[in-house]
Amino acid sequence: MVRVTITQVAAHAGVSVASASRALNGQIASAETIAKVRHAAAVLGYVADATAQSLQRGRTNQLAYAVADIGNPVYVEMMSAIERVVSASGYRLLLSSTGTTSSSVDVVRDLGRGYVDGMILSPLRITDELLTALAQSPTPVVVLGRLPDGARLDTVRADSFTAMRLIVDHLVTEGRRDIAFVNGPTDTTPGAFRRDGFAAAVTSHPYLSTRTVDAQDFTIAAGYTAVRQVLAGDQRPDAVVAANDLIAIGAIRAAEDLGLTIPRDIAVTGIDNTELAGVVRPGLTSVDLGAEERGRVAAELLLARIAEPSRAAHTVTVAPSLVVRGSSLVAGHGPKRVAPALEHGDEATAFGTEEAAG
Amino acid sequence: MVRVTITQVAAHAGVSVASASRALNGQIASAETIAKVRHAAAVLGYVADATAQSLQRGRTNQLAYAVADIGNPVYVEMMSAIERVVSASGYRLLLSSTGTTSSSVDVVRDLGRGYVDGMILSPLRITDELLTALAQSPTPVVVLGRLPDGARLDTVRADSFTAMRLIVDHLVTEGRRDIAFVNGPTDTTPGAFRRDGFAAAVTSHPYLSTRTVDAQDFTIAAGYTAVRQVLAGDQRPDAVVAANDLIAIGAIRAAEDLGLTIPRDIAVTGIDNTELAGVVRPGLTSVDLGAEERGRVAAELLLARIAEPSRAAHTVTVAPSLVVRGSSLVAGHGPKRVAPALEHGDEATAFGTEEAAG
DNA sequence: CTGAAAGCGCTAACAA
DNA sequence: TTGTTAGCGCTTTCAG
Repeated sequence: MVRVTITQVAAHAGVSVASASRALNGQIASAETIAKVRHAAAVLGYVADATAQSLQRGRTNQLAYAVADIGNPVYVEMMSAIERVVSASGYRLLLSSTGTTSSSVDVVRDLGRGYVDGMILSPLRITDELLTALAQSPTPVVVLGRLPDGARLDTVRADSFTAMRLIVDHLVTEGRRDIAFVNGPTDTTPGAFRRDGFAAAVTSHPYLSTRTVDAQDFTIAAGYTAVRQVLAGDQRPDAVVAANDLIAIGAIRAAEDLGLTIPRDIAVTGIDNTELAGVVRPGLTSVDLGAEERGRVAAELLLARIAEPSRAAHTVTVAPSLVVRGSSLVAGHGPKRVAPALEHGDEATAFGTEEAAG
Repeated sequence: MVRVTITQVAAHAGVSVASASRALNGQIASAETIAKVRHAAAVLGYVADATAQSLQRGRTNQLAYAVADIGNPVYVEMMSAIERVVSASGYRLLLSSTGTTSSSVDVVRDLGRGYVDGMILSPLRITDELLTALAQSPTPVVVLGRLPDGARLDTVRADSFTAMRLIVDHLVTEGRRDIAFVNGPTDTTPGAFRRDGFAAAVTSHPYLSTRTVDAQDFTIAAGYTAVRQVLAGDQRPDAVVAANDLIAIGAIRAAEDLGLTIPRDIAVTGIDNTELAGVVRPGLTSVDLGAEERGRVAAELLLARIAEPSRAAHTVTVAPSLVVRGSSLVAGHGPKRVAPALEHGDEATAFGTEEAAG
């Protein structure tokens, strides 16, 4: 299995390399040349070298998805959606983990090496340093998450404010009056926005009693610990609003271990509507932030920017939807979904908002 | 942000491109040259172009992981492990989905394009066509799964026979005597080996009553459907052995919907010991096939082969371990793990077997 | 329509 | 130690 080059194909076909290249790429060439070259290529088992093509054409046909914590089901869901769009467009997908060795900033800086034509970045924290790196990046980057106003970048974001409002309103409707909000770290983008979203949602219900605890991170274990702490207090809340499904599952465990029954003694809600939400018992009421859709849209924005580098920066906000399951109900209604209508995995949903700027 | 090349760095530093290259790559060069070149590179913001380096050096520093169904937690777990090893060795990881557009065979054939230095392949079905493509591949491939004897390829595999034996023995110990085996499609590699493994495991217990159903695929929905069918029969089994955790969760749902209590009326077991197993109630007894370890070992084998292409083909078998949770117990013991000792996520486990051949 | 030649950006001989 | 030169394999002017 020795590497066969276009030079050998050309020689075998009795034409120049230029003709061979043209014939192979569907450029202008006589029928006879095409036939000879095709034949030679087939006989020799020729396949064009991707690296050489990349160098010559100035593009790699590769895109990257950079995320801190692959392993979190939400990011996997996004990645699947991205992969689908990307491979359908003839690109290969590269996975860059930003968690361990390198930070988001490093990853963005490394883009200068030109190993991909574009990147989708899901940063945990958005720092000034990162924004600078993004602004200077020679390769287009689409950011999943909320950027400061004025950042001229393609962005796809969830709507944490609406999400929190949906949850709080629902709990109020179900008669809950004392809500503990278990957030993740507030120095992360999701943590910060869920904190603010919760605060905003609560203002509509001044009679509510609320408190907030920050879990160490967005995991089951951290959720468990945080909720044990909350439930150890004097006054037990009648609802726990968790910042994501993993924390929520930790909350369910903690409540169970204290002999509480969900939802009778305490309601629990999550965010992300991952597969886990449908698997635990009682089913976990959760807000679907449209991970699949966000991934798909991000990939589409990236492809559009590559096709037209000078186009205006777009920001797409994906509308959340509440999926009600047993963990938050008083009596045993079945699961239902609250506005806007959106089935999990549904492909045909409209964008919440799209604004072009810059 | 215009692309700056080594030529410009050399000019700025007042040396030749060769000297610039040597200085940048830690080759032999005078201290003064190094200083000048480093300075020039810093001033101009130079970063070497990855594609040009690849073309020249003849390697891409990229490895690929090809899998049909990313989204299945097991493959995500493997991918994380692979990513860790790969990025620690300075390689980038590419994700090739073989499910939708292209088959495993296409993916392997495409390796001829030279866009990666090696690949880890997790094929759902191993066909002669695939074996041929693998044998002819110019780039090394490590296969996750069981290959026919005589295939001179690096392989990492789980031990389905031991896995099934652990489960069946456990259920027998717990007093179960009528076992329904709910497999996935038997024309897939896992399906075929789990079928054979179950058959073998059962022979040690001739007094057992058993039956087998094949679910449509390895999903919760398919498991649910298959188990509804099983439980509709005249004689209800006292245990369901599912071919993976997803099918097992479908089984739990089906049993619950028929008003059965797990494990009192019926025991349920899974395979893979995914995160889901610890999250459902009752906890799902499951065999850990060492996904994390298999991924890690596969990556290590690949790196070893790239370093030494002519070395003998290795086959590593990872030992399974049974993780007992509530879904299979008669009385309420806590969770426990049966031989060999292996904690979920444990990094420091020995290989079950390693044989070198070829 | 075809071939010769240049060159993508880089590294590695080879001489000097 | 350094610079000159030759490619890596391919695509693309530019003459013919």
